[in-house]
Amino acid sequence: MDNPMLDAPGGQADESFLRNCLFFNANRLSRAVTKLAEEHFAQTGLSPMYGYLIRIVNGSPGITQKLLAEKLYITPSTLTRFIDKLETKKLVERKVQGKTVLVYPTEKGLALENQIRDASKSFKAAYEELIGQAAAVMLSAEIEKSSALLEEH
Amino acid sequence: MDNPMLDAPGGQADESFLRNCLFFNANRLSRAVTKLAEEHFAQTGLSPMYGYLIRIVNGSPGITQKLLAEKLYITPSTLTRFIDKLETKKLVERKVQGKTVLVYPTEKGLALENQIRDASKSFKAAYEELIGQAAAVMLSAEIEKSSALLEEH
DNA sequence: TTATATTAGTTGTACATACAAAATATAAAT
DNA sequence: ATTTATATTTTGTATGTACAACTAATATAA
Repeated sequence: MDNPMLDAPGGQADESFLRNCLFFNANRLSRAVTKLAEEHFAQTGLSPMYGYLIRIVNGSPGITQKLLAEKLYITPSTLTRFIDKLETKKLVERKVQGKTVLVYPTEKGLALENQIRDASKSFKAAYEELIGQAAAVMLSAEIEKSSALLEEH
Repeated sequence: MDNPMLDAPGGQADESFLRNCLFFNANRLSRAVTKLAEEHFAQTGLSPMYGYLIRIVNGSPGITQKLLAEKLYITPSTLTRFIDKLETKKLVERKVQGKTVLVYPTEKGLALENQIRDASKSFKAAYEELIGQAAAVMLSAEIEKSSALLEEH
């Protein structure tokens, strides 16, 4: 009747609580995958999140900030900061319309589209190579499903 | 032979590149699960990461910072900041030994252990309720496996 | 045994992100 | 038509996290 909560001899403590914890694993994955993505997006001069933001704006000219924040699952205040930066770099453009803000592509932003797609592709190829294509597809799908469930409180 | 890259009528753009992207999903999950974890850890006065850190230190008194950072999959510089904060709150204690630093529990840190465990348990119960126990176990395991693969470059 | 390399930790700086409160604009209710 | 409520965005502030450069200590090599 041994108690796994007590340290084993030699200072080996039981740390299964870490390996079994979704908080811990989710953040670990997020750091690992973000690092890889940043390497592949480096050529675009953008971090991956900004790349995806531009792609959405290019594909939905005039989208509101509210909708953008929802699509990206970030808060409106975070999105404001992102758009600030991209506007400074002339990669997107704001048009205020009453109480909402519409976001439009710019020449420069549209011109980056292909580079961003290439970065996405090589990033995807890289992680599929590392963890296997089937595992990658499954993992994304499972994560998406669970995220949706967690978000409804 | 329609091209999914073009906007559909009505301004509906194809955004499958987001849903299929592991970067995007991993970060979405991380935000959702961190938020839930923070709610459950609020009673301890700590964020979840600090809670786990204290648990490790309590269970492995005198552990080096290097090893702690490895166990948590964070960089040494980040760990330095964490230990700084916990030391200020008298929840752990540093002892310099040559070029390494050993981290020890304190009375106050040990006294928090049960509260931290309770928070972990209720957090775990909460996410298992939301996404299902089997799914949760599977997800953690798959994420751990993939993280390990991504970390080896 | 002095010079050089390696290792552990810290510090400066930067970025992503959130929350709460404020600002602004529209919509609803009296 | 004025007041009140609601919705969108912004701003102030705080936290987690990383990288690069630095410091200090040990280990290796000459």
